[in-house]
Amino acid sequence: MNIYDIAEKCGVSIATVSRVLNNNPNVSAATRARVLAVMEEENYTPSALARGLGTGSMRMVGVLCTTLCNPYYADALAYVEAHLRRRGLHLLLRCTGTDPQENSQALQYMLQNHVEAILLIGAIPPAPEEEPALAAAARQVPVILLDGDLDLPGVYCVCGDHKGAIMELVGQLVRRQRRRILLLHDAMTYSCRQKIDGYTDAYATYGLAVDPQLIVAVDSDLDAVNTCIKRLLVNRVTFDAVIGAEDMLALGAQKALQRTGLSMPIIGFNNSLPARCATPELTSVDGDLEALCDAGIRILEDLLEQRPAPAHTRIPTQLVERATFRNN
Amino acid sequence: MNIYDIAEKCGVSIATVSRVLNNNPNVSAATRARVLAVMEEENYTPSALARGLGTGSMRMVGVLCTTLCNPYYADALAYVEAHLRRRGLHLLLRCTGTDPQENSQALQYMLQNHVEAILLIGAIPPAPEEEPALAAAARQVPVILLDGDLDLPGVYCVCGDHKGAIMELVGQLVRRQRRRILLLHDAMTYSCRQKIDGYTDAYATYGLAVDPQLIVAVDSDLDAVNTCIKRLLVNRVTFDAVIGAEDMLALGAQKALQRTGLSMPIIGFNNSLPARCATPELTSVDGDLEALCDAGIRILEDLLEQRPAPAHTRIPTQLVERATFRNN
DNA sequence: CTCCTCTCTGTAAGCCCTTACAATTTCGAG
DNA sequence: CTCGAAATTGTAAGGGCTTACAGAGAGGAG
Repeated sequence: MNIYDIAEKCGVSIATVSRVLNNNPNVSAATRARVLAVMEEENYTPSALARGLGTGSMRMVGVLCTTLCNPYYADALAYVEAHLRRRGLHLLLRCTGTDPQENSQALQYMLQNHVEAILLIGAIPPAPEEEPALAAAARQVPVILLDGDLDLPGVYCVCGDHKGAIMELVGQLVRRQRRRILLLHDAMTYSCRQKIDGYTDAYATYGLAVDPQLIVAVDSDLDAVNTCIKRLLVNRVTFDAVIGAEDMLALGAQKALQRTGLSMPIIGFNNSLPARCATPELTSVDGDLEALCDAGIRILEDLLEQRPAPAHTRIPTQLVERATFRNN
Repeated sequence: MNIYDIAEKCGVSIATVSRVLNNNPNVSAATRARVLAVMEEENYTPSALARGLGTGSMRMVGVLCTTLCNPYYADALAYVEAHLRRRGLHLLLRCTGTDPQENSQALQYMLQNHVEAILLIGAIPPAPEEEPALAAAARQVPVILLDGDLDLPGVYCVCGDHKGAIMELVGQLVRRQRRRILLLHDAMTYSCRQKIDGYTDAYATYGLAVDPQLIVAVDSDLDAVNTCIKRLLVNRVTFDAVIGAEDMLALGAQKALQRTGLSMPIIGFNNSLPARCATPELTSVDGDLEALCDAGIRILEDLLEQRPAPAHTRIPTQLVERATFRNN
């Protein structure tokens, strides 16, 4: 059932049917009604492909997400999706994980599908291999990076100020005489890399030496963290505070330390639901996901309307102090 | 830059270029190399639209997700996405929330885009308004419903045995002399409806009357649950155990009860991360998300290959007993 | 009654590929 | 050297829609 069939059944030309389809006013009310009736009756579904080919636009946005298993990103996707939907834009989704090749492929795929723009949620740290692909994509459509930062023309970045947050945090802990702060991270996203930078910078600021044993990569999994903490303790690696680059890491540490009877300040990132569910409740740095997404969406809108947009937007973070902050 | 340009630059016909594009063996090695070189050089991106129009297939699956804010569904989406990607299928995403009209629109949209199949994650309870749309969609492409159950020809359902789980659970509690079990639910998904059914059926089985005051709809939000529990206590509604249709509901109850000093068995559903983060750790019914998704994917594969598939699949659940189960 | 304008409709040329079929070239066997 | 099969390439007809442009009909002004 295509536009020709409908046209024939109505005794009009395909142009008229097309006009009805597109709410073009140059159709008499009578004709429009007749065409609509036939469409209804025949259960006609116009092909978005053919329309896209004709107009050159699929009204679609490509979203590349690092991983949906991180609820922070899942929430970002949900937020973005809701906005796009209201805006009449559709969403082509692809998760990329940590494989840079996968990333380039995904970009390629999005371009092949005539997306209006590409949104990256939580990028891998700028892997040199994929920058060309990203730059190439940016030359064709607006590219927006949420929770990452990159210096590429045409790539618009929105990122929480994780580095500032962790510097401030380390400062507070140092002032409370914490000198050996354990930093757990999962070595995946750009923002994670930024946290490590902030940590080392802060140590430098206070004239302290960073003990590399205190910067530990571990999976965001309670058991993995537990094992990791135990190993540290067995190896006599001492620490007097813990920062988790993700709440889940901090929570894992909290559990592990509870078992050993140790108590110290524990701080996570993202202010996720589990942080509030823990007992004692976990202190966490809130990245203001909504502000982050809103900024990204705003940029998207601006670029789609050919308006200028800032290449780098920094979203302030906020420390949500809860019970685990004052631990001794 | 289209296939004609490439053909011209290579001094071959578009058919040859197309053959190269499709890895058709009927191209001499020399020609293939030349064409590939030009493509590379020109940074040529074939239009997936035009290819789709030509072949009648976009190699795309439509996924309608009730909400991504429920991490359970986000995980399901992640799992499904990974599989589809490996399989070379692309993913058109749309969240539908609770609005049935939105649901029909989304189905319509998927069909317009020539998806190979439609996957619904966590359906609204069978709203009469949307059944026709679903049935119509099912007539055109395979429709698979994850975490829901429906009796419509062409709709293949995979659902956890939530009803059985809650019946068993209520049974255990009743045997431990719990007669007033509070059931918190968020009144959204099919599986939630099923839990309510299981609850009332179990009560009937044990010859107990259900107190409607004990079946409470509340948002999956810690504060909302807290308010809700407090209101119940103020109104002297007594209960001696709590089941949350989602972990978050159970956790909210746990927090609220901890503040009042009350202690009783608390059980959630989904065995999510927050359940393990809580102290004491929350007992939860594990829906075996992986098995659920695997079954759905299996059915998808079968239907795409024209093989028969079961219309209804029931995934067994498992109670993961943790500290909150034995509370008194 | 004529002419012009405005409204409505139709024609046909894209959009960018795929693919059946025809045509050409190549090669080895006889 | 000739011929047929095999390998390679080209031609052209879709696929389902949009849209610029042309054409027809209706209605009003003069």
